[in-house]
Amino acid sequence: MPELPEVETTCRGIAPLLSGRRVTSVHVRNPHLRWPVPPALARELPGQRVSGVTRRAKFLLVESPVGHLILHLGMSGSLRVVSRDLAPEKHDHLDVVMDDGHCLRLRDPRRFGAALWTTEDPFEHPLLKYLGPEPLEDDFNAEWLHQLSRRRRVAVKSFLMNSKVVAGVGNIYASEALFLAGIHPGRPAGRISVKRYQGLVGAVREVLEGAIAAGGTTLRDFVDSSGNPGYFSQKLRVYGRQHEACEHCGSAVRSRVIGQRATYYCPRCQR
DNA sequence: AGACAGACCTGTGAGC
DNA sequence: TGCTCACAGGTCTGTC
Repeated sequence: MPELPEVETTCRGIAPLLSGRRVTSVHVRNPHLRWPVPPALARELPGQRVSGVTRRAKFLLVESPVGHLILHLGMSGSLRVVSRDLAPEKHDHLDVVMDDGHCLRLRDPRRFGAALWTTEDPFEHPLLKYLGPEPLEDDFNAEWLHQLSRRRRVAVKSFLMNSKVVAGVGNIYASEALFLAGIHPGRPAGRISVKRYQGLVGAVREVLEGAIAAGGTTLRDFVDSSGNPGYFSQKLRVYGRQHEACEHCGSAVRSRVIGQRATYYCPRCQR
């Protein structure tokens, strides 16, 4: 379930529980994630003290003095901090055990996620190096989108989901932001004005910040081993609501496949 | 260069 | 109850 807001929520949830802790061991039960979990992770991370946890796009970076653990939750991943003695379940592939008796546990049924290890600058890693701006930072703006989209005929929704354009806008929030901005998801990216891109930038921020705020409400349950990792009561306006009435005009929300992904929009409000 | 389709893998729910 | 099928929140890779 992880889109950017959930990854951010996860980051905020685990960061205070990991920071300052020393890693005592790493257990890889199943190394067959999107890429093989490198053996160096279990060799080199133990003994190190975690200096922080940060997010870039949908990647989480667990920082240590000698290297960075790069985590991605894929389509079905989740992270929890639990007692090291809690028995792992079927899809619990990785434990990072800490010196306070807890461990960071990665669960990922579909195994589209990743756990990698780098001793270089993590932002130079091929997975991070070519990412576009963070959607909540200032360098994500209308001028950037407008300039980058000229002469491009790809649907604006696909454009928005391209990680080189902006990092971490996933399928749900692409639909939601385009609805808020009143832009039809199939419109060619190169045929949208700066002014409309200004609206889109604001809409992307609004939906992401709203979802992060909603996610924050479950943070207190984060270490609860029975608790869900925190995906919540976020109200979606069009996603998953085909045939329902648009909240603005009452028209039936439509769904259509764009760029191989389910897309939801109001045919009247979005042009 | 840009735009697509295909790939990875498992779980879930609908329909029969 | 159990089978088959379509579909699912991501993103890299290969091909045209």
